[in-house]
Amino acid sequence: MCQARRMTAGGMTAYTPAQVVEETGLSIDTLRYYEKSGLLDPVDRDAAGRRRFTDQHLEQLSVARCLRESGMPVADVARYAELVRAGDHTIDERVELLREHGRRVQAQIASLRQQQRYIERKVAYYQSVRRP
Amino acid sequence: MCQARRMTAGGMTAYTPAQVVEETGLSIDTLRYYEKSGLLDPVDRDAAGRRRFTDQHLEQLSVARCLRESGMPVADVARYAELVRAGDHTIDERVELLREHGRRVQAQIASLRQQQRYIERKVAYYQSVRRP
DNA sequence: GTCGGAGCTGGTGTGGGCTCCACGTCAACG
DNA sequence: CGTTGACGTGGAGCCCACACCAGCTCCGAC
Repeated sequence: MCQARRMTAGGMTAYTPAQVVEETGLSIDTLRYYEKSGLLDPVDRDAAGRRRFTDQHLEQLSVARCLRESGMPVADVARYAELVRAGDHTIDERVELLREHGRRVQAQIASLRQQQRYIERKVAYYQSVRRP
Repeated sequence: MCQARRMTAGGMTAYTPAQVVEETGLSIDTLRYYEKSGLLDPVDRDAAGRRRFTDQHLEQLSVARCLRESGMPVADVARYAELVRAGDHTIDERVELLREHGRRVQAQIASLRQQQRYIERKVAYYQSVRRP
């Protein structure tokens, strides 16, 4: 998880929903939801109307998954995706967005650490009063 | 936050809802919700039916807050409180519960760290391609 | 007394992020 | 061909942890 995707060097760059589910671990419903929410570039369909995802999409999903798992709201991930689509002149804004999120993640880590110490102290206390 | 409460040494050990709100930072609705959900020992009422919280309750709320903030579901916190009420013979079970939660917290921290590194890499990348 | 404000109960609403459902279509298999 | 199974769409439902509300009671200050 949270790995930069190795791009497929060769040819076949279209994936069925099932393949994407397999690859990303996201459910198909989530995939559709993400598409509708603008986390993905438009996904085009084959003759029968079925989605054909590209390597691009997999990359976007990998970013999205990382941001989501670290607690960024879907709307913000969508905003980020939108910035990417908008072109290079949004790079500063993207950096700002990521940095701010990074700060929140940092704070969350710090908070969790404190909570963990508290838990450890509690456990230690119980150990000390445990009947022999 | 996440601090073991200093017990009031002296006498007055009854708190109004407002005082508890003040002390814990929880909303009164949350307080009621926690009471109903069994995170607290029964709270008794004064003649007029108003809650009188004790130091006990404040202590429980401090634990509850820590567990909640580190992501433990309300139901599990209630389970823990129930074990405490059940007496000393549940200490092993409490330790087990806390340890397991501790492991989850640990995992969450690790995951967040990875995500943060990912974000940092992304930022660094953007820095490197920024137009001069 | 009367008024403001804190509390009470019981019930309903909210928001985010999925998740499930009904129903329809199409391609492929045997 | 018929059936199966993957997908499609639109919309409803769900879960959690509160937040909010109506309508009432009580206490203390003025």
